[in-house]
Amino acid sequence: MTDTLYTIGQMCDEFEVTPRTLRFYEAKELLSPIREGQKRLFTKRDRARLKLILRGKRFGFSLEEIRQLLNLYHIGDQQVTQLARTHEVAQKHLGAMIAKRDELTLAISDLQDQLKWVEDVLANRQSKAAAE
Amino acid sequence: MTDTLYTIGQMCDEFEVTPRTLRFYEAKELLSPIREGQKRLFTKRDRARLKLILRGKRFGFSLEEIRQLLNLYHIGDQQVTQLARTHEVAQKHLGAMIAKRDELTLAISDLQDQLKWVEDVLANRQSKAAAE
DNA sequence: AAGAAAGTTTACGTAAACGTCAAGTGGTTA
DNA sequence: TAACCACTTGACGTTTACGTAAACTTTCTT
Repeated sequence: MTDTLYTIGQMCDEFEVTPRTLRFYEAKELLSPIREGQKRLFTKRDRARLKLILRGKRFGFSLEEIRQLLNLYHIGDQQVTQLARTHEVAQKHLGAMIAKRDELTLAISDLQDQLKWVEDVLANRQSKAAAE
Repeated sequence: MTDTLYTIGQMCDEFEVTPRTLRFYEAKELLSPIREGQKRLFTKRDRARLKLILRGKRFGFSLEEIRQLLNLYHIGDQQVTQLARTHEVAQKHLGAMIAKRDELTLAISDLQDQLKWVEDVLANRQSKAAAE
């Protein structure tokens, strides 16, 4: 086990977030850095979780939704009696993400069509201008 | 041209939003329903835009980002001199969306792996229980 | 004509996700 | 030891995206 620990400043530099953000996530129980006296020290686990948090945010999930998802990635913590519930939540999220990707694919096609349109108009303007 | 018009109530039923939401979007200049006296009447154009707004929201875009994107879909309004700029903005957004989809695909794989793990644990518990 | 239904503006309230001071602690470098 | 970091805990401020309540007009229904 590499037990490298990170200060709040190092974390901020790496992940491009502010200290306020990390403390906020801790208050919301998304992260749980250990303490050395007053200071927070972030572990490998915190870093993995933060990656997932930021990823989740980019997809429009709320912090509360993310908090539930996070448990999936640290099953060691869970009681076996809650695994079934965890599994259910996971599948729901998976479905949502797949749906989201499909819709995103569609949106991309739409936008590409629009782009073609714009390019055609621009091309026509060019050839017209050349003809004069 | 089908010039079907819709009241605010009809729009709300169809798109599952509240009147407040539609008025808010109008205030933010995302929609521009015409008026019959006091009342708003929503056109085909508004409906198309609303679809795009709601889609954008699902992907975590802010209303302000969406407002910029929306112009891409109503090029008729634009001046030709601004088309090039529009084209540039469009490509930027397209790139972002494609990146987002790729990352989402990756996130889906990750989650699927985790699910397998959970399923394995659950299966083991079953076989163990059966053995006793 | 009376009331219910649907729509309107105005205005204040709210939850989420932080930003921004203020005031203090703990090491360390000049 | 003085000053300077990096870090800490409050506590209040801010933006986004609406919710909600009040007071009113217009339209439909009975």
